[in-house]
Amino acid sequence: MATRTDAPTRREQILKEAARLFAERGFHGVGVDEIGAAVGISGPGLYRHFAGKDAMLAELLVGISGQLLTGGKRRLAESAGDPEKVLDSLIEGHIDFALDDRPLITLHDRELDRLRDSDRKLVRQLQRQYVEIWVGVVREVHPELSEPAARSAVHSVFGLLNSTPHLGRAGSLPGRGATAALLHRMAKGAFAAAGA
Amino acid sequence: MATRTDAPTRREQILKEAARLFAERGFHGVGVDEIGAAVGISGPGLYRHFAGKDAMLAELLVGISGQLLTGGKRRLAESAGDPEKVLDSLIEGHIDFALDDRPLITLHDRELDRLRDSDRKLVRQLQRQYVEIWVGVVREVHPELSEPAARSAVHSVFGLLNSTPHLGRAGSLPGRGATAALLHRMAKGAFAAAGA
DNA sequence: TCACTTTGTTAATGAGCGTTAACGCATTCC
DNA sequence: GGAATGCGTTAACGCTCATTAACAAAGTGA
Repeated sequence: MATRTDAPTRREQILKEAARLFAERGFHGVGVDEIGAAVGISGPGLYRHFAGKDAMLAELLVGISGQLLTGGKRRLAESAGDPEKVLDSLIEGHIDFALDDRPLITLHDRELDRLRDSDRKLVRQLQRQYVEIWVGVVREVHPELSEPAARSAVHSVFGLLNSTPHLGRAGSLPGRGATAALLHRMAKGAFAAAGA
Repeated sequence: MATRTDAPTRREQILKEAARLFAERGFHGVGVDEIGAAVGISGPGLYRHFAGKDAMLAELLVGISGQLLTGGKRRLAESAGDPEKVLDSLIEGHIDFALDDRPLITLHDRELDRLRDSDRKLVRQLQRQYVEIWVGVVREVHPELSEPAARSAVHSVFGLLNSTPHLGRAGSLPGRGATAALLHRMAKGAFAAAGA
């Protein structure tokens, strides 16, 4: 795991702030001037780094989907042959993502329709592949589940894990570790109960 | 249960179409002309029925929260004394809502920030009461859960149940009954697993 | 019949906002 | 030193869109 120590590039600053603002108030609810102000420059100054507002959203969503998929593939390979372990690893990875990048997880299922056709197709394809990894693993752990049932179950567990933005900003949470553990148990319990 | 047989009023038509459009493309992504067109009148014609676009969203969100809370209270009273039964009833009611009114369930946690302060406070208060009903019942069924843990668990199960908009529009679903049953099992499994 | 309300219409207004133009100023690189 | 490039700025353009104005027509009721 390569940890970054160098300062974030301007592009990265912009993406981070844009993600936060988009998640808070929606893509259409945020102006370019606001995004610029969040990184200390003017609105039009953003156009030195991105082709437009759409391009920021596109890069964010493609990036998220790609990261999730890449992580999923890696975890699948790492624990190949032990489905239980793979499933635990997938759940853990998704929880880390949901807890550490709440704005992104929010965007991920909220602003997809604002993308150009080609970008949206790409994101959908990445999402689909990610889902299919989960479906395959879930069916190995719970063979009694039909494929459609498993797919529904996976989407529902995503809903469960992606609920982190609703979990009270800071104070009310019983600590990151405890929350992660709770979500993990619930996800496993939900899958187990899915097979009747 | 009073079933309506009379034709929907114009106001109701507008609210229904507005809900669908807002859910599809976001509050800011929909113009008043579109909403008008969806019910066969012009955009400005809407102003005979609502004070503005904001008022439509407000009425939708307050209505949803109110319905959920009312239903929750009723179910709590109906099966008072039998927490297991109350929890089943709450889950069933929420699933019915999530399956029958997908656009509303989408709006419910997506567009809350677009409301005027007073409306947002009202909606938040209704939501909070609804959550508290669930938290109380869940802690009766699973006394080993601390209150914060139970509250997190409830929010997460809402995320699970509210995942219905992601569950493939029509063809891929294994039928409404089967989907409802699956969601119900998963919700119960998640709660059970929440208490370690 | 005649006023009044209800429910529409189209045209105009005015604000917001994404984007582009035109320009300035360091830094870098022959 | 001087051209090129990177990264900002402010001003202006043009479009979208919520809202309002002004007007019309159909029902309703005394």
